[in-house]
Amino acid sequence: MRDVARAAGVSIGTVSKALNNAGSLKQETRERVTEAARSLGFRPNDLAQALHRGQSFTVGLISNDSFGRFTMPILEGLESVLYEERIAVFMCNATDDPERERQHIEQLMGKRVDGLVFTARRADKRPNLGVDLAGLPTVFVFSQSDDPHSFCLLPDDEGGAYLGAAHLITNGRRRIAHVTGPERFEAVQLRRDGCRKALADAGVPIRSNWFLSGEWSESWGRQAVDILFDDPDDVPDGILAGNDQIARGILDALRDRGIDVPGAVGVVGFDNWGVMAEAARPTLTSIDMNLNALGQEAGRRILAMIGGKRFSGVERLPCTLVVRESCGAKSKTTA
Amino acid sequence: MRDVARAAGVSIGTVSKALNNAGSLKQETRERVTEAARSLGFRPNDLAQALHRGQSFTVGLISNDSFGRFTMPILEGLESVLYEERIAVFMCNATDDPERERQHIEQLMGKRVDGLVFTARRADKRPNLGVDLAGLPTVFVFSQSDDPHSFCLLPDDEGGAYLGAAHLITNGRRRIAHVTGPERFEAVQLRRDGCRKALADAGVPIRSNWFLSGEWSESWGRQAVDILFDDPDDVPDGILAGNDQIARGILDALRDRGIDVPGAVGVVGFDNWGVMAEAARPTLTSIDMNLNALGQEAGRRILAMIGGKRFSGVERLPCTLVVRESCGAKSKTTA
DNA sequence: GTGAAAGCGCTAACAA
DNA sequence: TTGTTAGCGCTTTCAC
Repeated sequence: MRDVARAAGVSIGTVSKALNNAGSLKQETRERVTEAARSLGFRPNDLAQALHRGQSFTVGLISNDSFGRFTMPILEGLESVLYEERIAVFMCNATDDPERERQHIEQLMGKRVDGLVFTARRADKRPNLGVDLAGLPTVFVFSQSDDPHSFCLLPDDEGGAYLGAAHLITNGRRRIAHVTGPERFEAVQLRRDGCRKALADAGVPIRSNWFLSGEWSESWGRQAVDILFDDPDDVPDGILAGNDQIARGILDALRDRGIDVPGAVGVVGFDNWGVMAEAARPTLTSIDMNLNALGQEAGRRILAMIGGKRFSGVERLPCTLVVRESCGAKSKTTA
Repeated sequence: MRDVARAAGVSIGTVSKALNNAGSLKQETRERVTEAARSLGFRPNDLAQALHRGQSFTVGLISNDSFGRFTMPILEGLESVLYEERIAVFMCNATDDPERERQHIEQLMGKRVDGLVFTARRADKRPNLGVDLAGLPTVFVFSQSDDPHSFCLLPDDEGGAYLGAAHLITNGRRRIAHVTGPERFEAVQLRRDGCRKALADAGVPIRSNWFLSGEWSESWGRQAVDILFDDPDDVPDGILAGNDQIARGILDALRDRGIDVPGAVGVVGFDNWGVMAEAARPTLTSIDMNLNALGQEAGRRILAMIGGKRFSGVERLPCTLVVRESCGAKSKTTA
């Protein structure tokens, strides 16, 4: 900066004003300074600026998902929104270790981040680590905190499952099963509730023995088919899966049994995981949690919080139905 | 810091020394300061420190993979290594847009990152954007630069494919096919070379019409089986797939045809993509590119470069064979 | 063994 | 309209 001032023949304060489009300066001076800066390849030092202004233009993202499949779209959405405001994102992997998480938070606070975003493998409660965040803007995405004062952004699992079940019903299915993941996940419970509700609202009978809970795997999906289709006289004609892997397993097992999809049975997945859904035979209709949008919203909220706003409680963003072939409906996307 | 100095009844310089275990201080003073800092919840400001020292303890990672499946393990490895040295990682998504990439670099340089890591969807050449990195430590992981002076870290695709083909041969296969992705990928060519070499080294005949190039998809894998098994009197007994999706497609198609795997045909995949390989029937033996290790190595190199070392050229890290059921061998992992 | 002070690069308030 | 200057919070050299 000193060099630029010298080259442009002005004071150092003037350079600052010129480069920040601040204060009042003669147009000619402004240009002269800008030109000098450019030709010297001058790049202002954000650290110094941050030190002075007390704002670092950085945000930390702490994940315990080891940066998995769910974290990525969230990060992507978050980054894209923050980038527009010239804020950069620190990525930290806490690998489910509370101590490591604490250290990461310490490190980020040392770096004077303007905000903190927490995310996780699954949207389950996360114990409050005794770190004093000192009023630092914080949002939990796809993740929840113990602390009722904190702000959590989640997909509307219940609504998503409702959409999926309703889609099955719309396409003429009346004997609907639900094959999902481990009971301990809140998402499992919410999705089941959504499914039940859709059936109830449509006057479709609910068969409790067709609501199966297992693992988030293809192999569980296959097993579930063995259970559901054990008695050939009493089989479902529509299945809502708890995720796309389960759905894929279901599809494969039905295929093995020579059961036509979507002819005899309609299947809907959850997650809308591209590679999985597109490669399935038939291609899989699925519920999209819109994680990218969730990440974007997290970004907007953090920005608002940095601007002084406060949020708390849990907010849920809508899921979307992505129609492919496994239900026999015309292909489209609906909310 | 001023507050700590006051509380401990010492000068501000003494606080700095005490907290950094630097200089020579009476043990008692050191403790008194440390205690005061703790009780005041004092956290040193890294920005000020960085400003003074000219080192920010940050590194930028620029991806054009939209943070996809390959970026994640790399990021994970990188972050874990850098974290040990108290260096935090900025994540930037360039989404294949050179202009955006340039802006990200500008932003990161403004933040005075100590190093830059580039990564990409696939290990293909990346044009040099005309940004002057001013000698900033830079490494390309799973990605290459035009500039011969730059340093690139890649998986040994050729060696990996060699491993896979050799494994087929070891397990008694002599009629080996290779089904891979689009010709334009360097990885496709390297893997094919590796496959060829393994066959040649073992004196196994190479059937050019069994070397098939298509897409990186399950559906292409299925199609390829239709081609390879068209003439029932002349079919392969071992297939090396270019990636796990293709392998999965192959497995499904063979299953549909009632061809036993690994009995009649052995299949080896590439990528060792957990969800894909584990869910396959039979589970898929695959080549692992060890991307996490690649990320770790990138971290170590960046650290060395920050320490003054220079590297250039292309280095390739070995792939690993992960044995599951699709080849009929006992389960194990070998380099 | 400890304190004082200069300075990292920048901004903002105040003078000129 | 422009220059001067006092810090932002820290490290480090040099006195004491």
